Amino acid sequence: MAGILEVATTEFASRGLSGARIDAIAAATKTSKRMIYYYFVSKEGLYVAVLEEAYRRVRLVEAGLHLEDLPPEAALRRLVEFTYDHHDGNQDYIRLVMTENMERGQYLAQSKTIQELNVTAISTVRNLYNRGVAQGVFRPGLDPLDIHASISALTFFNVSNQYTFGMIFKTASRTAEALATRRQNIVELMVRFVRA
Amino acid sequence: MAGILEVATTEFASRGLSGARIDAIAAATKTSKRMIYYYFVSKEGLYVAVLEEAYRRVRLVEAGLHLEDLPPEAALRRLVEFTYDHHDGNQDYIRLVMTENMERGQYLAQSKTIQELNVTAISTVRNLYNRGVAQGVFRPGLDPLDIHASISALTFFNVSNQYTFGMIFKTASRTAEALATRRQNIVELMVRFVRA
DNA sequence: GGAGGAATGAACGAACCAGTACATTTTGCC
DNA sequence: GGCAAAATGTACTGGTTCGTTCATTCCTCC
Repeated sequence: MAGILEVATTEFASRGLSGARIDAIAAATKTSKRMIYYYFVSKEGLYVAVLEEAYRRVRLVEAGLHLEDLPPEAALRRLVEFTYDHHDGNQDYIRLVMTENMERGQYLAQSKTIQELNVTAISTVRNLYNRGVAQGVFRPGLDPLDIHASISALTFFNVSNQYTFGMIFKTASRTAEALATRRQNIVELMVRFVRA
Repeated sequence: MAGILEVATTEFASRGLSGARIDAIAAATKTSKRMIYYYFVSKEGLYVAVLEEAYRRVRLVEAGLHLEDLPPEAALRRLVEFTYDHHDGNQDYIRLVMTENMERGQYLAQSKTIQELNVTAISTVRNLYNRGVAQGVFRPGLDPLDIHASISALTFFNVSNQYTFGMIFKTASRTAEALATRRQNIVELMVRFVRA
């Protein structure tokens, strides 16, 4: 059953909800199509399970960061770098989120467990930001949600839109150097935004 | 034939490439399915035509900006605000770009005409940035492509990920006030990034 | 060891959907 | 008016795809 989820994650991430094929998932698993319906009832049921599992994994990894031990600016840098690297290294997750946005979030809305996850992400930013303001290194008056949105936007887009954006320069895009520069610039963008 | 493209744009933007139905497009048009194949050969052919038309429209609107007349920082603000508003007001375009990224850019790659468009977008940024550096108001050493990427990322994500992101705060997201604040913050983010 | 539920295999059904065959009409042009 | 090319209508086809049917095997607990 864990095997089904793994294969289904790849398939849904690769082809989206309507593009994914249950037969293709069944063929790539040790079990059969019959089993998929036995455990997950429908294609949509399997999709929701995949989505939930993907979000759960993200939370797990996020929990491993210990930003409280770092001074505010270093913590912010660390958070942005971490988010950048995570998205870059988990393109299936990015594509699942893209898929769900194409579906207008209707399946995420059905899932109660997922909605808490984003809330913890924002409290991480809030703690960090409040500490910075208290120490006088960050300017006050900003909304942590907005900071979170900017970090997400910059790091997410970098992966999600790589194909259409990469058309600008066919070559030299997505090389190790280009990505490292991009990463540094995103960090700089965020630091300069909050700095007092 | 223009009618077909218009209807097809809505359908592909709404449901993606594999989710879109030729029969649905035909039903919403004054013409028939027979005509769609007569003019566009295949579902993919129609999709490429829709994509090309969408990109063409963006270029047309972009050309209407006259940033040369403004001082660099004001021009940057104007460009960011414009991009923000444009994306916000053309969600079909955003969803088509999302769709094409889910398709890994394979259809965009086939189209010669489209690839030039992004290049002009970047030269707009380059001119603006170079002027700012020359006048000493922008710091040197930045890559215009990177600035363009950041503007795109922040404004694109704001629309593309509205559903999954909106889950954080079910209410009060996407209100006129929230969006205006977000817009202002994105401008501020970019200005602070390039400022000397 | 046996009873009852969980798990599984193989084949099938019915709807759906991209694309076509064939025949017909309309248009532009001399 | 007549001819060729462009445009169109109707009905169909062949393959795909989600989901099911029916029967069988495995596991667990008493």
